[in-house]
Amino acid sequence: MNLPPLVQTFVLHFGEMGSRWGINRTVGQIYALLFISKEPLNAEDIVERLGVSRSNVSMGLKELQAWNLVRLQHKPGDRRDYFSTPDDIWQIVRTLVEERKKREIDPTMTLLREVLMQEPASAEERHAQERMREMHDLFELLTGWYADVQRLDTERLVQLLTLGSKVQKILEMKDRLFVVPGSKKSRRDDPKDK
Amino acid sequence: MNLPPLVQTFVLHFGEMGSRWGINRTVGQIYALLFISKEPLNAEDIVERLGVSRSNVSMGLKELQAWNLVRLQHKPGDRRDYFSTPDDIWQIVRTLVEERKKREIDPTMTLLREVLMQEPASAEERHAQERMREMHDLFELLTGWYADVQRLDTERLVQLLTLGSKVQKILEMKDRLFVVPGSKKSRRDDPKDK
DNA sequence: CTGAAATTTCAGAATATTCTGAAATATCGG
DNA sequence: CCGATATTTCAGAATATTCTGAAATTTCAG
Repeated sequence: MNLPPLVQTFVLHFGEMGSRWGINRTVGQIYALLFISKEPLNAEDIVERLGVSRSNVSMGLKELQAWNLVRLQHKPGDRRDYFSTPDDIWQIVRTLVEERKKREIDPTMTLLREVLMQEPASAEERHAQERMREMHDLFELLTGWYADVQRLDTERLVQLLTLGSKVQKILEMKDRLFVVPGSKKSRRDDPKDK
Repeated sequence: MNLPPLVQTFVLHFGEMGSRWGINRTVGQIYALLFISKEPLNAEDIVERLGVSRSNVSMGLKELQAWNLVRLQHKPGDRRDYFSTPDDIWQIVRTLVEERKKREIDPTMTLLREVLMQEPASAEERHAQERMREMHDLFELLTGWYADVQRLDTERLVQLLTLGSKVQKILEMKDRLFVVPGSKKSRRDDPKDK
C-alpha cells in the first residue's frame, strides 16, 4: 500500500468497516480512497495505491457503481475511466440511505406483506403474524418519514437535524395555540394519522 | 427446520438479511425466531426448530446477548435459560441503533479526531483532511440529532416521525410569527447553531 | 479494419467465516 | 459434595467469500 500515513489510516479503517456493511475490504478501501482524493482516479492509480490486483479493482469499482456511490468520468484525450465520489457529502448520504432501503427494507416489506395476506393455521401463526404486523407498521412509519425528509433541500434538512427534539417544544406550542382541545389526544395517538 | 410455513419464510429471510448486517445466518434466524415467538425459548427449543447444532445456538445466543438484543430469563423450577426479545418493538429499534452507533460510528469518530489532529505534510494530505473534516462534522450533526431524539418517549417520537417534513411548515410559521426579521437568515444558515 | 490499450470475466487458489461434535466447565437440587 | 443437567469452549471440517492471473472482450485512434 502506497499512501501518505494519514490517508492510509483512513483507508484501512474503511476497509475494516466495510465488512460490517456488507461490502468487502477492497471495496471499502477503494471508496475511502476516492472519497479523500482531490482528483478522480483511474483503475491503475488505485492498483498502485492500494496494492491489490487489477481485476480486484475492476470488480470493486463495478460494485461501487451498482451502489451508485461513484461517478464515472473521462479526461480529454484519455481513454481510461476515471472515478470519483460526489463533492457534496449530503448527496453521498442520500445515495447510501436510498440504496440500503432498496436492498434491505423494500424486500423485507414485500415479504411481510405476502406473509400477512396468508391465513394463520394456528395460534402460534396468529401470534407470529401480529409481530410481523408490528414490524411492517414500524417500517412503514420509518420509510414514510424518510420519503418526506428526503425531499427537503439540504439547507432545510440540516436545519431540522440541528433542532433535534427542540422541534418538540415548537409542536407543543403549536398545540397550545391552534388545536381544538377536544380533538387533540385522538389525533396525536394514531400513528397512521396523516 | 421444523416450523410452520409462514414462520419459516420469515426466519429464512432474516437469516439471509443477517449477512448484510454483519451477523451470520444462524444468528439472524435465532433472532427472527425469538421475535415471532409468543413464549421465551430455551436453547434446545431453538435447536429443534432451526435444525442447527447445540453449540451453534450457544454461540448465536452469546452474540445476541452481546448486542443486547435478547433477554435472558428463567422459569420457576427449570434450570434452563430462556430467551426472548422485548415486546416493545420501539425498544428493539432503540437498542439496534444504539449498538450500531457504538460499533460503527463511535470508533470512526475517534479515528477521525485523531487524524484531524495531525499536521498535513502535503497538499494531498491537506485535502484529505478537509474531506475527513466534512465527514466528522456530518457524523457529529447526525449523532447530535440522534442523542436528542433518542430521549423522547415513544409517543412523541412517533408523533415527530408521522409529521415528517411537515415540521418544516411549522418552523416557517414559527419564523414568521416570532423571529426578528434582521436576525433570521444568519441564525438559520449556520448548521452549528444550537 | 487493425491492433494497442483498457476493461471485464472467470476458474481456481488463498483466505476467512461458520458450523459441528466432543470435551470441558459450570450450575444446582438433593 | 455428588451427579445429573445445562452451557460453553474449541479444534478442525465444511462452507463461503475474496482475490489473483490469465484469457477474453471491448473500445477507439489511426
